[in-house]
Order: sequence, then C-alpha cells, then structure tokens
Amino acid sequence: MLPGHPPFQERLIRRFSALTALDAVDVAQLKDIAQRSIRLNAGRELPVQIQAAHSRLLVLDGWLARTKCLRDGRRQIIGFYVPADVVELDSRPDFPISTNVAAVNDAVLCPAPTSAGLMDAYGAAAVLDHAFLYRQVVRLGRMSAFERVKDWMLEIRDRLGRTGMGEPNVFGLPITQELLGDTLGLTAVHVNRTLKSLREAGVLTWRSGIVRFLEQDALSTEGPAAAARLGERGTADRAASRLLSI
Amino acid sequence: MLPGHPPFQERLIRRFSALTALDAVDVAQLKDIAQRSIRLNAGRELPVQIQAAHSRLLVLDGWLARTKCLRDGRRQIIGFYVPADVVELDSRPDFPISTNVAAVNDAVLCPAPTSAGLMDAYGAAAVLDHAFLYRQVVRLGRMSAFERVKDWMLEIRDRLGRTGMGEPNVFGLPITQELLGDTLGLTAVHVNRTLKSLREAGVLTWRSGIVRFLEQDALSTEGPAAAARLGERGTADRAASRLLSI
DNA sequence: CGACAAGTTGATGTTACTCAAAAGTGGTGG
DNA sequence: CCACCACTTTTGAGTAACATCAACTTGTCG
Repeated sequence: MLPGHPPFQERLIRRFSALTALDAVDVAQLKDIAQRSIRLNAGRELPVQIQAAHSRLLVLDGWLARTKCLRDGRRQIIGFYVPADVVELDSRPDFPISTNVAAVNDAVLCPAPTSAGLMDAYGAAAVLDHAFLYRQVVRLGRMSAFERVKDWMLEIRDRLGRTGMGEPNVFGLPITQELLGDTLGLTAVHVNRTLKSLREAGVLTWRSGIVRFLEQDALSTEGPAAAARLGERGTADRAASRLLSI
Repeated sequence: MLPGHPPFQERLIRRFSALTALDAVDVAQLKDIAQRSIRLNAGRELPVQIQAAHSRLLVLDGWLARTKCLRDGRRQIIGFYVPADVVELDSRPDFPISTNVAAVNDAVLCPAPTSAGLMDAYGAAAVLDHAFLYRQVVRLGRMSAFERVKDWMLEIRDRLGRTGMGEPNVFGLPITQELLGDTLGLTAVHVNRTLKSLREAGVLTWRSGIVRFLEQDALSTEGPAAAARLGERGTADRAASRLLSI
C-alpha cells in the first residue's frame, strides 16, 4: 500500500457509504474481510475455480483489468477495477463474448460480504459501472486520441478520489502506456505521443507513475446540455442540431 | 409489422422462454400487455416522465437507440434495442455520463410485467446486454471498419433471429448508413465504402433494408481459444503470446 | 413530377499505425 | 557498487486507414 492511501477497510467504507446508508452490521462485515483475502500476482488471470465459487469479489488492493484478446493477438482492455471496486462474475460460457479478468499488478481481493446494506451498495456500484461502460463506448467511438486520454484520466482520477486515493489533481497510476493503449484503442507509441501533446498543452503530466492535472478547469470533456431528435438535421449546421445532454 | 414476423407476444414468449422457464402466469402477463402500450414516433426521445414512471420497458415493435451526443455535435450510438429487448431505465442525473433513448423508427413499448418468471428473464437479459456492451467496446477499440460492420451485422442477425425475425442469413435492417456509422465510430461515407468492400468480398449485401449473408462460414470474427497472462510477452512473437479465449 | 433524404463516388487531408532504433528505468547477481 | 538484463519510454520516418469536402445518383413519398 502506498503512503497516503487509507487502509482498504476505510476505502471500502468510504466508497459504499457514498452509495447507500450502511448500518453497523455492514461496517462490521467490511472490517472483517481481510482474513478471507485472495491474492493474485501481477499478470495472473482470475482462476476459473474462483470465478465459479464466487459471484462477486471486492478489490482490496491493486488494479485488475477485464480483457478480451482476439485470436490474432489484438487485445482490448474493457475496463479496470481499482481498489474498492466490485467485480461481478456472472458471465456464462455460452456468451456472445467471453472476457477475462487479470491482475495488472499484485492484487488482493475477497468474496463480497452479503449484508443487506452492502447488497444495496453493490447494486448502486453496478449501475455506476454500467455508466462507465457507456462512457468507454463514447470515448472509443467518437473521441480523438487526445480526448480519449484526457477523459480517461479524469475518470480514473474521480474513481480513485472517491476512496481517498490521491489528492484532487494528483494520483498514482500503476499501469504501462501499452495497457493504456489497449484500453483506449491506440498503440503504445501513439499513447506516448498523445501524452507528450497533453503535457505540451498544459493538461497533465504523468511521470514515474504519478499523474498531475495542471488545469484548474479540468472538469470534463463534455459540456452544456442541448436537445435534438434522432435523425433530425439542420439545413445549415448539421452538427449543432444533434446536441444532447452531457 | 413486416410479413414473416411473428406477432410481438410470440416474440416475447420465444425470447424469454430461451432465457428462463416461464409458467402460465408469466405467459398470461406477456399476452396481456398490448393495451398498456407506449407509442414513440421515429426520431423522438423517450419522454422524461416515462423514464421516471417506469424502471423497465419492453420493446414490442420498432428499433430504439441509446445515444450520447457531445456538445460539438458528434454522436455515439451506444447500442440498439430491437423488438423483445428490455430497456432498463435506472440511470440517475448525477451520473458519470448521461445518455438518451430515442426511437429509430416508429416504436411501441410497454411497461415490463413483473411476474417472478419474467423478473428472472429480465435479469438474464440484462446480463446478456452487458456482454453485448463488452462486444461493442472490443469492436470500437480493436477492429477495423470492415470487421466492425461484419461483426455488428452478425450480432444483429443473431439478436433478431432469436425472436424469429428473419431467416438464418437474411434479416430486415431498418436504419440508415449514418446511424450505423454513429454506432461503429465511423462516418457515413466510410460505412458506405466498407459495405461496398463487404459486398465485393462476398460477405454480405444490404439493399433496400434487407441484409443477406453470403458466406456459409459467417459464424464469428473471433476464433479458437488460447491462453496468456496480462503483460506476458514472447521473445519471438509478441502477438501470439497474448491470445485469450473467444 | 418534384422535393428531399439517403446512398454513392472521387479527390484530398489528417489521424493514427508500423517499423525501427535509441535512451531511460528498475531489478538482480557478481 | 557495478554490469547486465528485460522492460518501458521516447523519437523519427514512412504508410495505411479513415475523415472531409464536394459532387452526383438513386430511392421514396407526397
């Protein structure tokens, strides 16, 4: 655990308290999870027997990634799991797509306790994760490399921040540029060049595992709301007629 | 309703029966939904009051799209809802991203009945939809335009096929090339060129709203399973060392 | 038929990829 | 402590894929 990071129990309590009201039983369960921990070394996939034995795991420490590799070696990282995230393991073998969960660095997980308040929190966390998946689709489908990296960094900053990891505009990012490329649909080389241009544009720096946002207006790549109908099209400015809310 | 398509009650029963065992009550509820139907004209967004009043809707007829528009007018279609799909409406205003649901063509929906068996089916459908979202991420992040269009067509063929819409390799596709471009992160012009190359490659044709797959091996753009660890890398062939299951 | 949306094609521009190599980083053992 | 190794980051040069801009054609519906 890095200095400046709260212990994992505190991170879990902080995060789930923000999602739902926890009672004494919920908190007691969270404080009691360390002994059932599952360790996963960097690069290792979550073993099948673990996935079969549990439907839901909590991330206590380390980062994990949900990945999909095509048979020619191309890899897509669908998303990362950071400390205090909930890993849902309900996938079936007969799926339209099968993915894997692997540890990005040495990670510690545990079976998710099942008290009522915590179950509520898992539900809320699942809905949030779903929204992040939407955001990932928008990043990949309609953003430039520059925007993708910036938007992803903002997302991770916020996700780490809500468990007390990192200051408002500084956080530790324990992944390689290649992994970021596989997340954002870019090559590692292009990620590197994009980081350079983000640095030169005064947006952020990322050195020796620490990301610093330099702008004060580093809030969002999105903007104010507007409204339009699907398929509607202005005769003059087509783009302007399609706006929707952020 | 196009000729050759089963009525919507039959489509719903067919689809949900494949997801879970339905009893007489479930079937009766499905047969009784027509009178509560919600009509949505092509291009119209799902009204806020409908989203507030219901947590889940069933698509009886027509296609809908979940969209996200950036403030400069770029639009991403996150996914489509086709007849017999379940639209979950649990998003909150304070989300990391806000999306809209709009009708692609004249559509009919209804509030989802809540018998026990159907609730099971909705859960299974939600898990499936989640997997399709993963697939969308992989398409956008790591596939060429050619592969994206082909893979998406296969997905839609399968999704329509399981409710009896369309023959094994022929189905109606009631959208424009521009909408497909907004789905696959491409311009309408490039979608058009890609369709031409798919035609010339003997993969599929799409004329006057009908898609026909021409290959008999049109099963999947993915392939056999392999195994690797995140971050592992062969000294000789890096790509080959990263394979994972389909 | 006329009007408008959708599809098609060509020419050109830009973004990101590929291949290649050098320089930096961290760990490990002599 | 240093040498070595593997990995990662960085930069350059050339290329491929996709976007953009601008016509023109086809289809659809009144």
